[in-house]
Amino acid sequence: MMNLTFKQLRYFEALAHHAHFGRAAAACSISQPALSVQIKELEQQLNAILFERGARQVRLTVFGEALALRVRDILRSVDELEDLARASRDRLVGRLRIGIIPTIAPYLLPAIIKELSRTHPGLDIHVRETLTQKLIQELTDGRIDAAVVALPVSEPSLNEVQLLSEKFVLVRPATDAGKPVPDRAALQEMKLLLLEEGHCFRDQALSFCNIRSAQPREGLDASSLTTLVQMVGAGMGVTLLPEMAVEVETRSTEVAIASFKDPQPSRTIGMIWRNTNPLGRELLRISDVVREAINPPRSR
Amino acid sequence: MMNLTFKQLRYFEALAHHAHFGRAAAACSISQPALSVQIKELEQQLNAILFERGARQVRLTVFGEALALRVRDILRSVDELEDLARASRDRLVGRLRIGIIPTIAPYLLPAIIKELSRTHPGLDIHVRETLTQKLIQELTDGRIDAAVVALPVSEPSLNEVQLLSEKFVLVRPATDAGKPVPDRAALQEMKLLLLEEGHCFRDQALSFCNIRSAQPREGLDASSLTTLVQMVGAGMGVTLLPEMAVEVETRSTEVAIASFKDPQPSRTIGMIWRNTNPLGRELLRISDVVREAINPPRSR
DNA sequence: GTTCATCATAAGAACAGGTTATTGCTGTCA
DNA sequence: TGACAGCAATAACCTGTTCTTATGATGAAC
Repeated sequence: MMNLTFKQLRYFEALAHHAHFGRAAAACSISQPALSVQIKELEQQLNAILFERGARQVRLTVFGEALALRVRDILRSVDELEDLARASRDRLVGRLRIGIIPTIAPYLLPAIIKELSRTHPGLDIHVRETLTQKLIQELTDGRIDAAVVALPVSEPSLNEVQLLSEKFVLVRPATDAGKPVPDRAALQEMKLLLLEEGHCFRDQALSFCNIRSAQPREGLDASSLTTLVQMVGAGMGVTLLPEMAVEVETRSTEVAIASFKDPQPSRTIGMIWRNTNPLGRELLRISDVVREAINPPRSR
Repeated sequence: MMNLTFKQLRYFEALAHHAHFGRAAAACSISQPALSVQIKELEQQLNAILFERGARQVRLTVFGEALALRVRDILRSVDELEDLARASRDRLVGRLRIGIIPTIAPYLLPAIIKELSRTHPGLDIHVRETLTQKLIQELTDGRIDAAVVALPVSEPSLNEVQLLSEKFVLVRPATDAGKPVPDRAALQEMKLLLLEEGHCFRDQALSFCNIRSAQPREGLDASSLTTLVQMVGAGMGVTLLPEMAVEVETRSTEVAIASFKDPQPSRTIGMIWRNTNPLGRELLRISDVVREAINPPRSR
């Protein structure tokens, strides 16, 4: 036994409307016998007579009338599917779940969200802030759509685009302001305060100092850059800070900022997403918006 | 360009549910390639990607999710169509529009409706009371489904079944109670009060008296049997009354009832409907119910 | 590197659904 | 009343869709 078909319902609707096989068939752009057969088929499927064929007129039966009401709704719903597809084809709509690491989030997120809301109104933006490794896991699991992290990630299943590069600066107690800037070797001798395990920024800082991450260190790891700066201000040591964080984190704390001499430490921030994600093009545009948001226009 | 298909939506729903082409295909009892092709087809129709094909998992896109919700509703609505058909297959449901002539309605309608309500609960009964000719017109126009009239109607497009036969009795002023019952010839000499033009009962009475309807008569026609009896009670003449009306109409009026000698006048009441009406079987059952309602069981 | 899992593609087979031609019925009109 | 006209059902045939099985491609796991 075959199943109901949209065609049958559309033909049925036409016949209910025209009450005439020939005209209904014409309205459906098919021949009259084709319509007859399909209506008959539909009646057999439903095991009910839908039309009363009089000598000179075709009339809906009581059941046919009841059916016509529902069929109309169904067909309209189907039409709406196509409308829905057409509407969401052009612009990205619906939900965008974006992940971002903690050493970026506080400084870039406001600008990103502001700009995305402007360029993609109606987009439902969800933000997840956690460590790179977790973000990658959530990305591959499909729990988020994209993430802003430090590159490179080097996951073959993930697409990555660069957003910006930024230097790291040295943060030391305000009393050290005048002293010469240490080089990488000198830095190894100083008390370097770092984020706890898992933050990529920790690894980048260690890497700059030529210190292997596995090397045991005393338990002075902080859980945020804010804490790090506070610790420096308290004279507990020195630390590195990405440039974007400087303004926010040193605003109310007495510390001294110094740029390194070449080779300057730095990190590259980028956006990543599953390369299987069919919204790739949209995400690329999203990344452009984000880049625009965080790289202030040159005119200023 | 082809149109959307129910199959595609069902396949889509299955794949959205299983998130696995092979298992979804099995659930649909088709091969995996068939499912792949249909999903691809659906995506082309909607010009949107519905699933993100990862290496090890299939996942709905944002749009796919939005679609899945609507598709589910649509498919459930379609399933309900079949339920609806199945439910209305057995018993007559919905609306029954029944016509009945004025010389029957007051006497039989209460019993008919009572019995129909008992045997066909949930049936929405509409009643139309008017002359036979109008009923026939409305029947062929599809404005009513069946009618209770005096037979024969002799419309080839209408089905008719008998319900009962009943005699006509003579109604004359109470003062005439003892007088001999006139025969047809004597009746012609009396002042015979009749219903107005159009009532079949008028024609039947005239026919009994061998008077041609076209014959001019003074303007004493009444519009209801009640009025006729009142006129007889007032001494304006005599009239005929179908048996079923006797009890109701003479209850509070001083008139004398007399049966005719053979050949007694009578009429046959029947039910008629379009013979193209697919509910013919149901209507036959309805007629049985009606017959049962108006012919009191023999046991009493 | 090999194997496994999984989806896409290809080619042939089966079938649904279309067409035109024809039949059959009914009501209309001369 | 008999020929005709209108209309739906049926028949015969044809075509395009949509299955099936077989095979290819690709990424993940061992």
